[in-house]
Amino acid sequence: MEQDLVERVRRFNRTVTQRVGALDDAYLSRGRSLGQARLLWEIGGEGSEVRALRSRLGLDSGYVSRLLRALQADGLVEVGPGGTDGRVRTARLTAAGLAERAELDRRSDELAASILEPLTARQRDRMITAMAEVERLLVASLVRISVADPRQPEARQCIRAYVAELGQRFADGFEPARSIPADDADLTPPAGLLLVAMVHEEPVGCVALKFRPDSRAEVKRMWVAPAVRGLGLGRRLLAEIEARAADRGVRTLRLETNRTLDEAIELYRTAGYREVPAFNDEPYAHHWFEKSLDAGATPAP
Amino acid sequence: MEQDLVERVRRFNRTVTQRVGALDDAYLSRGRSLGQARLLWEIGGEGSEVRALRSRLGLDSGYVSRLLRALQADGLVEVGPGGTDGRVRTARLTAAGLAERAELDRRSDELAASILEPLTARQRDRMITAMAEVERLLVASLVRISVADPRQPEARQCIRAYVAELGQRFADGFEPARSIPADDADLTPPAGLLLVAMVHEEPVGCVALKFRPDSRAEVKRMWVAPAVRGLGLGRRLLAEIEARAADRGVRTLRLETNRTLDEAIELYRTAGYREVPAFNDEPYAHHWFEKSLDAGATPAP
DNA sequence: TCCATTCTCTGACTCTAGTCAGAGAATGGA
DNA sequence: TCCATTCTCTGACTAGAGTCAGAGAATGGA
Repeated sequence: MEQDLVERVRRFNRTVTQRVGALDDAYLSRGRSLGQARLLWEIGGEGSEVRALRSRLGLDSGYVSRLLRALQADGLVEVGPGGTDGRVRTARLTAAGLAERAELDRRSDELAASILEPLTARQRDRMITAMAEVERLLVASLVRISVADPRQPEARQCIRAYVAELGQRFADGFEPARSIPADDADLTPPAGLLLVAMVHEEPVGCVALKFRPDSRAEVKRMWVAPAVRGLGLGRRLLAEIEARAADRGVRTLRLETNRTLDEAIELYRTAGYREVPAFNDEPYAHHWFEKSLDAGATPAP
Repeated sequence: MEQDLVERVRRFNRTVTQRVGALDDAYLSRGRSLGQARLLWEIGGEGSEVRALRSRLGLDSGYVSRLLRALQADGLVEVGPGGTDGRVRTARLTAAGLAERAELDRRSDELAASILEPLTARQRDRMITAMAEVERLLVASLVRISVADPRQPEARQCIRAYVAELGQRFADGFEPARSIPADDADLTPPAGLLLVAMVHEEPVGCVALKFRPDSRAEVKRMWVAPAVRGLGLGRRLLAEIEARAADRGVRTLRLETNRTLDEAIELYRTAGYREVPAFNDEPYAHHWFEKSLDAGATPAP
């Protein structure tokens, strides 16, 4: 990586943390500790289970308990029995707690506004545009792709979103039962492989491989969350799964797709897949593609 | 301010602090506390006076002393007598300290690179461009303009930079002694007024006013640091000084300028100044401008 | 019904990041 | 020469942010 790019990023980090650090301190400036403020925020308007708070904030159970006790003493929070499970307790904001939270929100807004306030209208527009760009690309750089068990909740979430989207986009809906199946076992090694892309703790994309005899495999379940489209994630997933396939000795990749999925079709074409005659009778497919991994294979990123 | 803009800024802040916060933790990940690491960094390759460290980091003297003791115990720092003043002590990095500092630097580089690494070349370019834009505009929004005493060091620094720049740009140099004088007294109330623009602790621009009889005043010493040009700071300084002039009952502003100062001339024209015949015999001036503050005056920002 | 597990809470710690007061040496202007 | 000031350092203290171990209640599968 060129040093001047790195230098640029470090300068950006310095300036931004200085400016945005001041924003974070806003949470403090209320005689309340940062821990308490974060918890107050995280409980939210609806209340929240204590264990959920613990896992969302990544805090020790003893610590959370103590923070809740402090907020309770200030009359901002009530901790009571939750739902059906008698062990789980639920924290809820009192009226005073809600007011306090709204105040934190207001201050946060105010300080965000104070960044824009000294700028002219044109500068504001440019700032917002540039911020959105940085944020999108940061998200792109935060994506981590890894092998997942199709039974994991994140994997389930992806597959569900994938099916839902096909249902919306296909002219006459999508009924998984009518399609050639790719069930959990098919996507679990050694029969197949599922990759899930995560950003923060959210699954944002997936792709699967189903190994066939004869050094062949089929690409299935290519999906990218709407929020992160246009960031090249589809291409990264495809490159990653191709690399994994090559590692497993696969020499030919095949896939079929529906005519409504323009971005996917474009992706396959530009990634070196060529259209071939139908090699199966998938009822939802209109195009069949194939790519040889022997020569000119996309190297792993 | 529209709520969606504010929302945008807050989202940006969240994403960036999450990502960049991880960068800051890199300083920690060495079994050294953040305070120690910051100090190690601040001492620098050349060594530094303890009192300078204290003021640059804004820390309590006792605290700095203790941090230095800890670094000394680890063999990273030596604290010894400084220069002529026997009270002042100077901290210097040992070989081990320099190595440690280089390691922090390397890690910081590495983590900055890790942001760019997952991106394609085109995405990197866009990221760098957007980061530079956000940073520039953040700097613009950090600028604070206030009245300064011309004897203050920040004011001196501005005036010196102003004179130096004229010396470079004017065809045959600039000798303040030959110019119509505007000394400290002229720029101090009630005779005049000096505004200095600061960002962080750095002076980045100035403008002055010299009151005349007859509800008139002259604008002098308009200067903007090269690093922050193109951010509209000149216009802000001008608007601010006009507002101050109006408050003091000034009805007509006048100024003269040199033909090499294109941006300034353009600024004056677009800010409503119209060229008038020479009203003084300033040897370095080629253009004389005037603006009435009675009607259509630029409102204070 | 039993027993391992889960969830919450308390008590006893630790580490970091400070603040505050004051002592002692050096300095500099009256 | 004196005395207020400056600079550094030490001791004593505080608050925040957490960690760790274990107790007690509730749960759920064998």
